[in-house]
Amino acid sequence: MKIDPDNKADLSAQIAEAIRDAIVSGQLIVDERLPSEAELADHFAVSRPTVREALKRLAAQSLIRTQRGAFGGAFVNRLSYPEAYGQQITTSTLLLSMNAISFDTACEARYALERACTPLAARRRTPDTLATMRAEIHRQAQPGLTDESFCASDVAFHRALVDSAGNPVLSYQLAGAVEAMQPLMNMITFTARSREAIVGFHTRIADALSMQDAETAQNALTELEAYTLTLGRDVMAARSAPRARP
Amino acid sequence: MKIDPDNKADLSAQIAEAIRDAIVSGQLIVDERLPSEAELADHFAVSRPTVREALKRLAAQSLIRTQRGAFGGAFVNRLSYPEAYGQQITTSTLLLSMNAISFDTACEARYALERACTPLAARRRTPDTLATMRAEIHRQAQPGLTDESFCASDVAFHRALVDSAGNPVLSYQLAGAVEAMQPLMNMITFTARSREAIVGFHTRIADALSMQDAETAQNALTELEAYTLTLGRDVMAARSAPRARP
DNA sequence: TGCTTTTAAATTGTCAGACATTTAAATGTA
DNA sequence: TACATTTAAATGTCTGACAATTTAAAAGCA
Repeated sequence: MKIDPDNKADLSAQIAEAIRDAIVSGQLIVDERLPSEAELADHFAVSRPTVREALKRLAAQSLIRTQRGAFGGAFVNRLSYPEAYGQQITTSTLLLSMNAISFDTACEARYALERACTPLAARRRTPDTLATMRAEIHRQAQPGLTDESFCASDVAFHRALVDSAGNPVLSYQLAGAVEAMQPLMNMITFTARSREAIVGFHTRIADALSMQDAETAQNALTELEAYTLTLGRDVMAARSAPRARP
Repeated sequence: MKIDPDNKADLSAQIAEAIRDAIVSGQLIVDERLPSEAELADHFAVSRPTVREALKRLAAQSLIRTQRGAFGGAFVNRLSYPEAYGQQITTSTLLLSMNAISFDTACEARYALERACTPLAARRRTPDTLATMRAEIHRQAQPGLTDESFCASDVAFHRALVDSAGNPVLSYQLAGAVEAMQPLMNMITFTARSREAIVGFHTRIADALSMQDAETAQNALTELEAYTLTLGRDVMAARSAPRARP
């Protein structure tokens, strides 16, 4: 069923991989119970702690869930959308924060992906998603809003835009791109003036989607991208040359 | 530095989360060495196996790497693109295989994302990526090719298309969408006739990118999507009603 | 019989201590 | 100096045990 060659490298990793392969290949199906830790230890001829380390690796990827007690054990987990979103966001955030991705590159990717959603969003937008977008726009126009809240609202607006496309796979793929950008966006301290401009773009997008005008929405997104880029560049420039100041 | 409230649930998960938070918040920076397992056990007032389970969880997400020997230990890992690709693909594949995503939905998401890449790809395509695309097209036209090889070549072609955009973040995001579709695409047994049509679409796309004509490439992608959808629907229909056969 | 309570068993979660293995630095030697 | 040897620190693994939890079956009772 699942065997283990006599490699010398990291038994727990090998066991985890063997079980993972059994899951992705369909040998173990959703909600099926794995053998108990003692049985697995016996099967792979290792100790229980080693098996446990392997199981924890799989649990970290949401491939299995464990339940204590009699007739408990480890079960193959149905990967849910929220779990997948979470992993997607964690991975994207780390990738962006650790690899010196330029602001320009991240921006370009994000807006390219969002533009991919607009034709579908224009066709399928519901009163519900439109209301969410309007509500976030209204919030963004409040004068006393903190920078953090403004950014959070910005993310919520763009998520609503993506969700308007009515395709869960697309929403999942975009979650990482939109959420992971937030730390980068937070670096840009929005002045009242730039907030006003952004609210303007958002309004144009919402209006266009409301009228099912994909092209106008796409153009607004493109202009918003250009504007965001200039904001980002200004911040970078001000940071790299903050010489003369009293 | 990193403390642990007196919850009763799964110490190893709590410890993993505490360390993960320290990493994503920047308290622990890339290549920094974590305290030894014994020190961590002491710090969190748990046993070493419990700490080890927590570390294995983090290792499964490529957040840390471990090294044996003196002055070894656990180090904060710089998440590389290949690792991120791998996790992206694993998660996407499981999500698609476990959640009864319709072929239509997956297809729609995939081609929407690919179309998002074409404007950039048309601007930035290099002789190298064009050559890769041509080579895969040539392979796909070989008569003796197995279905598996044809699908693999199809994936390679589309990856080259995505990579042409010259944006690593985009390539990363798309990796999941393209690769995870492969099992679904494999379900469609391509006849010689449909292979010919697909090669035609691919040729049109490559030609258009070569001439930096984004619009034509996008149109070809849209037609390829429509064609793929009809293929998928025919297969589904033939499967759900395979009554009359001698 | 039918319901409630108790008991027992199975399983994961955790601990303690030990040994094996690996690796790099420190030490010794030609 | 250059090379071989020793040593110490750290992870990888094992054994055995106990605690906590959960369910199923057994026991008790009306």
